[in-house]
Order: sequence, then structure tokens, then C-alpha cells
Amino acid sequence: MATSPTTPLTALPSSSLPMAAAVETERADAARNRRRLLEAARALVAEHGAGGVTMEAVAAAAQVGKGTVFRRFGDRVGLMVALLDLSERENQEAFMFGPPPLGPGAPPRDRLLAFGDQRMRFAAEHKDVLLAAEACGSRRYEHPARAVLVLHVGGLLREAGVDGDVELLTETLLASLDVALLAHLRDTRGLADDRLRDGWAQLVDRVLAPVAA
Amino acid sequence: MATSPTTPLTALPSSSLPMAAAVETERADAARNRRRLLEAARALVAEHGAGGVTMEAVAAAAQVGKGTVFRRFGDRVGLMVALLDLSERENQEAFMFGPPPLGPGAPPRDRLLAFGDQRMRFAAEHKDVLLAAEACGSRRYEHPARAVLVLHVGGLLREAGVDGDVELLTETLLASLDVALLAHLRDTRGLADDRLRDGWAQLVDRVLAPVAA
DNA sequence: CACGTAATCGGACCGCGGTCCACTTTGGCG
DNA sequence: CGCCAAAGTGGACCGCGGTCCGATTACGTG
Repeated sequence: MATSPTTPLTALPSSSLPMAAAVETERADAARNRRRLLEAARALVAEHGAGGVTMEAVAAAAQVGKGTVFRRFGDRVGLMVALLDLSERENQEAFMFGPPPLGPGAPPRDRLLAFGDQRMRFAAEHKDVLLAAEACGSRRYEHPARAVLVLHVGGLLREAGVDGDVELLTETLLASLDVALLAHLRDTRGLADDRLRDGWAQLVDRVLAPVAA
Repeated sequence: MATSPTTPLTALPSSSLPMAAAVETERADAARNRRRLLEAARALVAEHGAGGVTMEAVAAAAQVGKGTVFRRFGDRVGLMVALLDLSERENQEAFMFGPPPLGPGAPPRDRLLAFGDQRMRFAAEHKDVLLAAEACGSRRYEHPARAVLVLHVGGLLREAGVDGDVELLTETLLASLDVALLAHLRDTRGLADDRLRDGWAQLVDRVLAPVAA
């Protein structure tokens, strides 16, 4: 299951939480087709796994021409990203507005630990879609949802008063939560979940610790 | 240029430095075709970039059937990996047997810093092939050359006497040297090279620092 | 050198991702 | 309501990655 079937499926033209201007009104039929496509894609992915779904199949299931899929989502990766955006948005809400320790109100270290947990669960749950969505190249780094993560972690680091290059440290932390990496460590190398969690905690502490003069 | 044109091109059946047994004798024509294919691939990549080279073109340039390419290298990614193995092997030699500070003889911290430098240069130089070779998924983590890197960094960390989960810390360090990540930071986010180097040094120091009790 | 066999070769073939463009639909406007 | 430009649509089409299997070739053996 890629996304909870109770989620309303109201993804607007692929903007993540920082939904600035945009909202160029979309024609009614276009909106309807997008909804149908996302619905169909979600169902097919849930049934056959992310790798076993062809764009043509999605188009057919949505009773829509193949060209329409590509117009809406650009390419295969775009479609997967759109699917992820749904769940990603829930996560964003959780750590931006939800209850502590994940949400605001807890000390930065606790929030970082909770954040790591959340990412690991997210990675495990949506592994196949995430891997399909990553595609090669630096594409994944340009995903708007990632910018939100960078902002969040960077903010926490600053709040904790770390010294050093916060921007780079942020990237390092996020890199160690990379989906493909986690999948490899867990599935191929067989590292237990709690070991990964402990490792994350260690890493956070090392980053938060003041550098020796 | 993907690889130095003076390199002899003697890649054996895709084993990296840990070239254990293997050496199932390869038929003479097969070996000749592999050499021709690698040669052709290198030339075409140098000319058109990694993305602009089709498997058919490689086959044609090597005057070989398309099926042969796939038999030898499995798939497109396999071919790219084989190309990289050449340069990767040089690097391995440099940090395993070369002169300090990269090679043995220098204190671990210095070797780690030099190692970071080397990886960054390597990433910059072979960016396109590396990105093409990464492909999606956890495939890149199973590359034998990566195992060598893990061993090397892990060994240095142990030698430096870090406490904590060395295995995970190793993965973290390597993750922050990821090619796609570096490419993104440099090209998209516009971070200067020396800032990346400084960031790497900071990270190394944080990892090497003893954890507070 | 002749033969058998097992590895190798090559190119026809397939399915899918992605493009293109002539046709249809939508919704604002007089 | 009828008209029109713009937005959207769909399916034919293309190129490439990858598979498959009959033909071919290399090598050990007598």
C-alpha cells in the first residue's frame, strides 16, 4: 500500500507545502483527469508494486489517453513523485504543526531524533515507490518536498546552536537518512531497525556537540 | 573524458580489487570482444557524454552484435560500471598503496581528509558516467568497488579509535560524499569547492571527536 | 586433423517510456 | 446563445533497452 486509501487525493499541480503563488486555474476536465490518474496509479501500484506498473496501464485504468499522463506528470518519475507528495505532505504537517516531540515544543535534539524515526518509518513503508521515484541523477535533490526537509533540519540545528557550516551539516544528516541507503543497510546488510535508530542518535549528538577548540 | 586514454583497458570480468578466485578462463574471442567494447564505449562516452550513447551504437562501434554487449555487461548500468572500474582501480591503488597522506603512513585524520579530496575530484571528473552508472535503487551500494571504500574508511576510523558504531559512521561519511549529492551542492546550490572540503573536514572531526560522557 | 560440444555470437523481436500533432473540449465574451 | 482562442486530449509513432534462439565459432580430445 503506497498511500492510505482514505486520503482524499487532492494534489494540486505538484507544489509541496511551500505552495506559493501558482494556482493558475486548471480547467475542470484537466483536474478531473488528474484525480482519476492519481487514483488509478495508486491502485495499480498497490496491486503490482511500483516497478510493475506501466504508464500505459495507468492511462488505460484512468480511461485516459497516454499523452495525457505525460502532459500532467512529465514522465514516470513525475508520476511517482506526485504519488509521494500525498504522504509527504502528511509528514510535513506532522513535524511542522503536530505534537511534540516531532512537532514544535520539544528541544531540538528530541525533535531531530523523532524526525529520524519518522523518516525511517516513511522509507520502510514507501520503499518501492521512493526508489522508483528517485530515478537517477540529482533529480531527487530538486524535489520541493526535500527543500522543506532541509529547512526543517537546518532550523533545528540553528535552534540548537551548533557551530560550523549548518547548511552542509544539514545535508549530511539528510544524506544518512537516504532511502536507498537505509534500504541497503536494512535489507542487504541486515542491520536491525533499532541499531539504525541508535546510529542516528549518535550522529545527531556528534553534530550537536560543540567542536573542540 | 571518462578515463585517461593512456590506461591500458585491461578490465577482467568485472571484479574489483578484491579479485578473489574467478578467472574462469574466458574464451579468446570473448576477451577480444570485451576489450573492443570497452574501448568503443570509452570513445563514444568521451565524444557524446554518458547520456548520449546507445547500447546499439557501442555494439556497432565495436563491430559486434547487440546481444554480445548485454551478454558481457548485463545492462546499460553494467557497462558504465565496467568503465568506472578502470579509474576506480587507480584510486583504490592510490589510497591503499600510494604515498601519504592519501596512502598508508599518515595519521588517520589526514588520510581521511585526503580521501575526501580524492573522492570529490573523482566525482567532479566522472560526474556524468557516475550518474549514469548509479541508476536508481540500491544498486550502487552493491558495487564491489564500494565495498573497498567501506573497508578503507572503516579501517581508518577504527585506527583513529573512534567510539560508537563504526559501521554506521562509515556509511554516514561515505553518504556525504555521494556523487549525486556533491553534484547537487556544487552545481545547483552553487557551493564552492573549498567550502565542501571544509565541510568534509568538519564532519570528519566531529566523527573522530570522543563522545561526551 | 577431424569431431563433438559447449560457449559465444548476432540480429530479429518485444515492450515501454516518451513525443507529436491533428482533433476536441472548455469557458469567457459580445 | 454562438463564437473563438486557448487548453487539453488521445493514440499513432519512434527509439532504445533488453530478450531470445538458431547459427557460428573456439577449444579439448582421440
